[in-house]
Amino acid sequence: MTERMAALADAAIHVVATKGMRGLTHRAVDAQAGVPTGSTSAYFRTRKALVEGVVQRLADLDNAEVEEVGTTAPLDPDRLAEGIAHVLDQWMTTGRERTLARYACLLEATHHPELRGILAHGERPRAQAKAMLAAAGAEDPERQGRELVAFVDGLLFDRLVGAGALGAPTPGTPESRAELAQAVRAALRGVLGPRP
Amino acid sequence: MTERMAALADAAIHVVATKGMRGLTHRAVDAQAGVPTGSTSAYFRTRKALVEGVVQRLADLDNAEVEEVGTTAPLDPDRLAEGIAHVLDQWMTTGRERTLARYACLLEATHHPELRGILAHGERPRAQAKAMLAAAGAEDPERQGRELVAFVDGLLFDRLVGAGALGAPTPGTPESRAELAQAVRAALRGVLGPRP
DNA sequence: ACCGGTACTCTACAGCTGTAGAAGGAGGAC
DNA sequence: GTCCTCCTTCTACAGCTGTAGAGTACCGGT
Repeated sequence: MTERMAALADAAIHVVATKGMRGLTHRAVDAQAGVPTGSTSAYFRTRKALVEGVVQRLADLDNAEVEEVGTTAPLDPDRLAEGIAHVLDQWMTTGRERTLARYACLLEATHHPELRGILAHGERPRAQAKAMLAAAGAEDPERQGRELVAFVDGLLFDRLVGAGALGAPTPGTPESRAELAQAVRAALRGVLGPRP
Repeated sequence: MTERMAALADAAIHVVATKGMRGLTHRAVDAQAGVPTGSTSAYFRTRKALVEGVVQRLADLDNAEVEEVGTTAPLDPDRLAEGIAHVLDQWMTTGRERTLARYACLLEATHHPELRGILAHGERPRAQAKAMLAAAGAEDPERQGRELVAFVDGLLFDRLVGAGALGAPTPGTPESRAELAQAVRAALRGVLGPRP
């Protein structure tokens, strides 16, 4: 993906996050990116291509992020929860648009199977979760990893969408991170099962 | 809401579930409902009204369902998990379209605050969860209720979207319900905390 | 200077979408 | 019967969207 395409895809992600999939049109992306009308249409000839571009870009951004993080493996559940909570908090603040766009794309993939391959949703986090749980001595890391990812995903979604946010501290603050960490600890506790 | 509007709204829900918010147009609903072109446009004059109609209908259907269920309160966590798993399984099979439409609307509500009031997402389940946890002697039912709903919601979303479904049994089968129940037990365990 | 190619921009146009209002028609009051 | 009212259907039309192709500017090679 060329630099220009990436820029357009980024603008498209912003459009999806702020106006929804319905607002995702070639011209809207042009406007958002501040490029002359027709540019997006030239790089992503069809709308399908545009959507795929968005999905691809989301995947690329995620991959870049994962590589950046590396494979530090703190096995202490409490520290682990802190770490996950930190990431969640980022996804709710700085990365809010990306997260919203991702959820929109996931829903879209429901009726456009070809997107699923590109998105490969949650494969990376799921693998990470599995590895962590295996390291922590879980008996069925595969299943438990699925559960953990689902729980954490739900936490994120509910907050983002404003539902679970009522009564919860505003994201980005230390209180928010602390509260998130508490919830993540609960998820871990549940997934790991009654322990010795 | 008149019977005719309800029928149109139901058709609209089907459209949203199968073609996404983007496919929700007056004419598409007409076609789906098998009524002459222009009918939907007459009952929901603007697109905004149409979307609100969908959201309202979703809320109504939920309310009807809740009333039907009543307030049987089985306090045993295992039975509770079974019950929740059963409902989840229904939402993934019979009620799949409604569930998908609901998620689409939740995402939509992100940039259309007026929808939030109608949808009042999760208020009812959250209240139920809170009551159950309180009955089970939880120390902070409010927060724990939020957590439980988020976890369960995540479980549902991940499965629906096909991500967490890889490696999971196909919905509708007893195995699926059993596996769901196991996950829900994990969620309950995590939320309830280390117990005596 | 010329030329070929590449990257970008502009424009046209068919079809779809949102919205309004006119036309039709069933039924009830009188 | 006549009239009025409400429900339903039909039609028009402006604006938007997807898509294609022609036009233009830039750049490296010769």
